[in-house]
Amino acid sequence: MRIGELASRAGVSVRSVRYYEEQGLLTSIRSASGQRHYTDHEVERVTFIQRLYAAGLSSRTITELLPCVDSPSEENSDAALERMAQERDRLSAHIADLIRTRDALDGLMATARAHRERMHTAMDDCPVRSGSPA
Amino acid sequence: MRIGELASRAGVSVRSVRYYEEQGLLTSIRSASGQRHYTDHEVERVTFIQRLYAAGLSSRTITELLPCVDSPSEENSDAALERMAQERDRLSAHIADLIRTRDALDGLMATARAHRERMHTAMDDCPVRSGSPA
DNA sequence: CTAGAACCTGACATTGACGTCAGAGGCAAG
DNA sequence: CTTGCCTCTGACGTCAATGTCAGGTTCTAG
Repeated sequence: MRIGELASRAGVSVRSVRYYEEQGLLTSIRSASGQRHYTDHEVERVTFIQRLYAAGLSSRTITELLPCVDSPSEENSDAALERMAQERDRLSAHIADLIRTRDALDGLMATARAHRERMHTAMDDCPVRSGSPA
Repeated sequence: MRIGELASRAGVSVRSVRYYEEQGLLTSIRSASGQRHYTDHEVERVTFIQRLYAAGLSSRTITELLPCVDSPSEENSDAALERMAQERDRLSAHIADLIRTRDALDGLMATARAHRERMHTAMDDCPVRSGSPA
């Protein structure tokens, strides 16, 4: 398939696909006229790249890890493995942080709802409201 | 306290604190000479702002939610509550996505480790390695 | 063959949360 | 008073992933 189809299948822009290639995250087979061609396999790869981006990894980091995905028996797998463990830990910490934030949001929402309840049941015990009826 | 102390206590840069004020996320009391002064309460607020930033909320979204934190009985709490629920859902989805990514990383690491095991126990069944001893 | 869609390279624009610098003023200690 | 640190405003720089535009080539349907 050509770049347009790959992009739409993976749910990214054509520009992004070219960018991934520029960053060394993706390779393409060029036709005689210079157009990029891809196989179905590349769709997975692009979505996986997107996944890693969403996880906060940079292009450089992804570049370091993808060779390990391509051929897991490479000699660099040791370093890559360490790198992956490191990113995994960072990701875990980030997830924990987000969960704490979500809990904080839940707390705020509970407070807001409680206030709203009080407004409905006893409007007059709210000093802000009771002072300005008009 | 002045801006430097607030920044260091909250673990952010002085620049960031000024930026938050510029975005309407934070207010300060100005001395006669124009210097910003804060109370201990602002430290919490800045750290909470940081938390929301880390959760992927934009300044604009935070601006919409913070009034609800300041005075939960405001009339805008209804809209804010809806907004918070919306952001909470987005956050939950993001967390789920990150967990899937972490699982994918775990899978990759397991594969890499398995390959390494095989390399250690039966070096000669790896065609790449066996072809270039020197 | 020809119109239009899809592709190419290359380069500049954008966005958001800051970094950083310049130039000027404020403030406590010696 | 002055030395040194903190603060002020304002403005430009950064970074990373993408958008977007220009000018040209290639493919495909009619």
